[in-house]
Amino acid sequence: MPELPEVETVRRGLQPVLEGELIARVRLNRKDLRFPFPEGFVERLSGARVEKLSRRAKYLVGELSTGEALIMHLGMTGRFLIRQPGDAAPQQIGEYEYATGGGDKHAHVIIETSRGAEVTYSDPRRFGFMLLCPQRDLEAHALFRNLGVEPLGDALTAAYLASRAANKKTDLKAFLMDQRVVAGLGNIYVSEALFRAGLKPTRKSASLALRSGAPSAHSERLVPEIRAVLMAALQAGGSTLRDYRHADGTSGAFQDAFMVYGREGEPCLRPGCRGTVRKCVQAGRSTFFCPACQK
DNA sequence: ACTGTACCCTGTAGGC
DNA sequence: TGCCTACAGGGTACAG
Repeated sequence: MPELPEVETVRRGLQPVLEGELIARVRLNRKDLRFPFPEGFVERLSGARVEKLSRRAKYLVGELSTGEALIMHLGMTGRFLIRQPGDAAPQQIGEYEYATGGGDKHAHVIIETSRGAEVTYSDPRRFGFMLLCPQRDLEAHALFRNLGVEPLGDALTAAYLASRAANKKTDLKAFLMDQRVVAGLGNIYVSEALFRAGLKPTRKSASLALRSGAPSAHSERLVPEIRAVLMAALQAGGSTLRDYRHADGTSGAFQDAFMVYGREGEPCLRPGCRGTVRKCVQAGRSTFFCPACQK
């Protein structure tokens, strides 16, 4: 699931457990996820202090006292569980809960801190991964160097979108999904942001480009809606599909606020609109929109 | 250089 | 109940 709000929610859940703490032990239950674990992964983590846990796009980055950075990506189904000393069962802080019964056969990485907290990474589909990279090389890393702007940062402006949209032949959906343009949006929040902005996902992204030297009205409309939907989702603790739970046992709640995502055939929720939410497939992914509100 | 498709992997939902 | 198919929030490799 994890788009920016969910990854950030996970980061906030992990931060108090990992930040400033020593990694005492690491266990791997397999040798790869999407990619093989780095050479000497366990040894390079063991004994390191996690100085800082940050997020860039949909990546979590642990800055280690060894000078290396631990890069983590949740893929589609990655989640973290935390067990504090004395806890009977681990508490989930993010992502899918496939009904795995008692034992979690997808618990691929277990990190134990010197205080005895246990952080487990579980990921049924194994599209997630963990890599190590020297901190000073992070920005130049293949995964990071082409990333676009953070949507909640100052760099996302109507003028920026307009300039990136110029001469593009893709449609709006693909344009906003492209991590090289805006880093952190995914399938759900692109649908939601375009709905809020009243823009049809199949519209050409070039319609955002500069008009007589100024960003188009569409571009001006889109930027605040992208921010608003992400902020609202963060506020709600992210979205939950299936039985997602936070460390404190509460759920992310933003899925209840979806205006279009997953609502094919249901009435449009914009007051006064009599439209019906439609689904189409773009670039192999489902897109939801209201044909009446989105032009 | 760009754009669309196939694919990585497992689990679930829904039709029959 | 089982079997089958389609689909799932990610990103990448490749063909055109």
